[in-house]
Amino acid sequence: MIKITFPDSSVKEFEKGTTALQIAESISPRLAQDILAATVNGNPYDVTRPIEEDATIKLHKWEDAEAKHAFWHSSSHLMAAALEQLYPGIKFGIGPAIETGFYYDVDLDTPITEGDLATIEAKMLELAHQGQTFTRREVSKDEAMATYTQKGDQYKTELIGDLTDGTITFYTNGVYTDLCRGPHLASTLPIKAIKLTSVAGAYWRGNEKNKMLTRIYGVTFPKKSMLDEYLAMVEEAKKRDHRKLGKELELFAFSDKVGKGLPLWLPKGAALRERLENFLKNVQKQYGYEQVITPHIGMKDLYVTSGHYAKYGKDSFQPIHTPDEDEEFLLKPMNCPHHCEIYKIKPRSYKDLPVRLAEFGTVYRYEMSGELHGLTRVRGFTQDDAHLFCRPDQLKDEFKKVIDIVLYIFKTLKFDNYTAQVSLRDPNNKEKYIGTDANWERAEREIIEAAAEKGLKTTVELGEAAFYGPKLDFMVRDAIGRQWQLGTIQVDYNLPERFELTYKGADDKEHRPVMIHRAPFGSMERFVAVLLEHTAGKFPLWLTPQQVVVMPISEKFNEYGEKVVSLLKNADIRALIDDRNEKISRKIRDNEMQRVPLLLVVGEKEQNNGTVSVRIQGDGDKGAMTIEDFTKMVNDMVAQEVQPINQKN
RNA sequence: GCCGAUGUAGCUCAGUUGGCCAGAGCAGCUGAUUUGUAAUCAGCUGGUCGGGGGUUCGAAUCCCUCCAUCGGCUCCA
Repeated sequence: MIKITFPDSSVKEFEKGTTALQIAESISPRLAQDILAATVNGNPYDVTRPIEEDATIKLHKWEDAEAKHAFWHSSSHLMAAALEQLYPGIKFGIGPAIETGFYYDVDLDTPITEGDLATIEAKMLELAHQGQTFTRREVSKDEAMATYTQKGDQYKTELIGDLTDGTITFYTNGVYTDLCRGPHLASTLPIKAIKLTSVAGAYWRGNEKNKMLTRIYGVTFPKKSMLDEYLAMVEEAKKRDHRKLGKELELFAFSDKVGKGLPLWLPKGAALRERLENFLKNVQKQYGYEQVITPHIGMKDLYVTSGHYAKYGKDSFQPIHTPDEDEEFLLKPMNCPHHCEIYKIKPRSYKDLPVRLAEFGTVYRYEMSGELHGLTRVRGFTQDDAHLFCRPDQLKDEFKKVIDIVLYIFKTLKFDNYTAQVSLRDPNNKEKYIGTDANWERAEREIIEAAAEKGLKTTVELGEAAFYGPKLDFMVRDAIGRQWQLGTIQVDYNLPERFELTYKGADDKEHRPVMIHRAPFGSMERFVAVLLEHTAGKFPLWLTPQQVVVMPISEKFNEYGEKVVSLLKNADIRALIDDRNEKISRKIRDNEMQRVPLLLVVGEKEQNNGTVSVRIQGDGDKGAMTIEDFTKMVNDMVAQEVQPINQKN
């Protein structure tokens, strides 16, 4: 007999060799039907695999990530089984479960296109209905290797070759056998709804130099209704895609003639962006930042000095040459070197530090064409950049103040779903980075401490650091779940070295300052994109390009409407009149769709009483109030949205 | 850059297996209407069907090529 401990700490005895499924069965047969995965002693474990010794166990239903993982991983094997039948000779790369769904990378001579997906889905459903069981078999490395060598499968043999010792397992469903760590579902029966979502190319093992395989993405569910729900959700998310909203709301555009990846900010978008910039400038002023302005180009040598040219020269636009002297300039790919030169403009004392130089600096980077994406990945963009030059003893404190600014921005804009990521260097690949070990270790430690002291929950990623220093990034997800980096704070011991930046210490000796690069928004482009998706275009009142539209009932009341608009403008409220010769219901519809937050209806009643009838976007008629009361209401709403930053420290 | 897909009016989209001067709704313009809380009516304008080349008696439709966009991969100072 073996002792099984459950999550509620209760313990039961079972025959040796009992499976998780049998345990579930013993509790209730109904429960057993819902159990898709198990965790035994903290490790994922097949529900049909005998348990041989005392263990703790967790049984997972669909709601648990572990269950979804087993479900989707099994689905990828199911797809592989279907593919093998439909395309004899097909070779398989890897086929994991992902956050939502699964994929499999395959290699075959005839290309699979999206038109083929329905056929594969049908085959998968057919196989799923057969209730193929997943059977696990432990094999030796030699046997595993022999199996795939015989098939002439270079992909699986390569994978096996890389496996270190330990147990190698094969899983078989139907006639399909795959090298796999598991665990899997008991059978394919629970897979009731299947949707293959897309085909894409993917390099074998993620390396650009390798062959490109065909990646087939899919998602499966235990119920048809869940699939429908999921697809509806995806459709809904597409409606808040910033590219769609940006076009509808006339915020930004692209032009083939200007060039791909080079956004054109339209009047409304520019107004929105300007407001965001002013908001941040105002905060930065309170934190002792000084605004600077630097040119859009710089001598190539500037970037050779900074080390950027060696590292990213190939990702910059080709140098610009002057016609006579043949001097070489680069379109500015980052602002830091310019700011270093500003620091050097005069001798600095330890009493002057930190020097905080801020600039909304537009930079240009050559991104490969396939990487461009709306406003989130562009070739020309404006960073809300600043460089803090500080004494080593000030570093941590300055770092924490930057975290305060980032968190203040996120709070004001109600970004609550961000994650914070500490990016450190890859300890196995130190030669990829410049700077000394001692500096790296100190910077990494101070970032981690600062984040912890600010109460941030962070994930740590090795190998994600910039080449000159570790960083703390704030990430958010877009409408369809893709993750983007917004705010970034980076420590840099290296540029001060390369530019030979110094300050005179109290000891009358020259010392090296430390630099912090930081951009709380990341870039204006990306931030506006994410803000658009976050708000579905319903910007907060303080930001929105058009706060109020006054809509006269008929042309007879246009004059009164104009009067209302001018009174509101005097009170610093962004108001326009909609004096088109249209019915009021039409004006309401159009302005609601343009996401104008406050709509004012004015007609005979209002004109006689000196009032306006208020509608709040998406929330209908709020009744009449005097213009003074309305003005106060708007100002109160804005004040509520933008609370002053709380400066401690 | 790589794999796959897409490209028809300012926008959203129809255009059967190649066949009459390429269509609709919205937007725009003109006129009528003077309106009370999510689309008033009528008329008109607008497209070398992404660009170029080819096949054909004939191409939006088939082929080649370039460009842009979309989904991924890779990359992201």
